[in-house]
Amino acid sequence: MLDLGFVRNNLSLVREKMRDRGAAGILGDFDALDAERRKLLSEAEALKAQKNAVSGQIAVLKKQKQDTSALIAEMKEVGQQIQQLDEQAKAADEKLRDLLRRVPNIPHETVPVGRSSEDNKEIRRWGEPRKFNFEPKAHWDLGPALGILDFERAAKIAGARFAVYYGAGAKLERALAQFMLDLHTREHGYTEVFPPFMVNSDSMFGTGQLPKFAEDLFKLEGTDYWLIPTAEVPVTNLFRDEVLEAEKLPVKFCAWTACFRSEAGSYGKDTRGIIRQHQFQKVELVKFAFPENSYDELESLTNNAETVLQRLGLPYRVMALSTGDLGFSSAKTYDLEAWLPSSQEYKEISSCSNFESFQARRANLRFRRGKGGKTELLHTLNGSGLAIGRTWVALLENYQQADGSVLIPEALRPYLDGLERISPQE
RNA sequence: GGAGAGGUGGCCGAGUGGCUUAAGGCGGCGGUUUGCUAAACCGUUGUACGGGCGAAAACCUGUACCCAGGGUUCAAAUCCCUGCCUCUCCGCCA
Repeated sequence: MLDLGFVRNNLSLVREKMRDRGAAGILGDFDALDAERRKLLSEAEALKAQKNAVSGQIAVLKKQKQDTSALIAEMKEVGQQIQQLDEQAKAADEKLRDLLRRVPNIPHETVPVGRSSEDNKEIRRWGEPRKFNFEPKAHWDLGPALGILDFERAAKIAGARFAVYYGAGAKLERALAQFMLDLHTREHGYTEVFPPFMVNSDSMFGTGQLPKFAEDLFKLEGTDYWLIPTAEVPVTNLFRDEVLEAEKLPVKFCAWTACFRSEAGSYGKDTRGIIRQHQFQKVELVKFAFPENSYDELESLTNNAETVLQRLGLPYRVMALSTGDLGFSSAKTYDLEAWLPSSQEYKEISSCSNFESFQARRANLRFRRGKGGKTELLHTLNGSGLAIGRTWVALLENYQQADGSVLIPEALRPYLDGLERISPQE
């Protein structure tokens, strides 16, 4: 959420930034709403001040055994006026707030201006896509052929966009999670967190999923519980309504969780394989940072995620998302895209964002510099480090051999009891 | 699921309708004293949204905030209703 005062004082700038995002009309009649709200507030507060003063007089007069019936009658009337004004003010305030809650973040000045993912800018590449002397298969062929991946039974017990893993496939999923967690906690200074996979509506609001994107989420019927679409939600909300001491910053968490997404609106997209599932696992990196260096933190967070791909020997590129492709809460985002030989393309495997104070304002995440200093809003950042399902896919496809087996990169072998190759299983 | 006890400022903790603009303490900040530190003493203290005020800061001023949302009243931390959360015991359970 943007700051009300900032929007009021920089309205034309904000409108321009929203145009860049492809959300030109989002601010609607902000000025009129804002003016009305302030007018009603002032009127109501003036009457309340009068009422408070007279109520105090009544208390004094009663003590002196004087007649107060005229004053009480008068205040009764004022009370009714206040009630009316309060209702109108509340309605105006709700309208304005509702508007503000649906306005996305302002893109950072370094974000390439563009309409869509077509306009994303490549920042750098790492690794050479391997040359195959045979036709590389897609993971949805490799996995079932190896006996480690099963779509039919997943559809039976759950439905479309689910998968079941067996044997070395299941173990690979687990090994990847552990490998990533170890890397980030041992070498990158993150603290491991294991949060709930369900959260309440307040948390979903805090990170920006609600109120706008409820249809992308799974909700548990008859409750206020939502399945998390990413660990970003529970972890960023850990410090909701808290004030952190500056010495503790930056706070760096990494969390391995399942993630659940309804994928409404992505019908027909990535329908084969495990690229787009209702349930997948992810190791997420989350930072709470000082405002003045949050962009340095974004660079290092992105590097931390890249290290996973480098250790696994998976070629990738880093893309800066354009204004038109940026997520709702993000001011700047780098996507990491891993090379997939079967489709001869780079595919998103991580998304690293700086939200500046956008989430912090919604979730009331603050810090204090030194003792007795003013509280300030934190900057929040997060990025996948990495999406495990998609890493699983990239490994299978990039390390497949002519005979259908899959080599395991060195870095991962300790997590698979030394396994060097996945061969067809019973 | 049943029974009970609770939720008050950064923290502890008083407060059962009106001199409570929330007592007192701790902590923080500023000061006095002091060779330095500590102690003692004095002062001070939160958030949000308005107005003064057509840059910001500071300042002055108003309103709201005692878990949340409603209600009673001229007046609510205090009375009533609903919900949420925490704790204890019982039941069930991994």
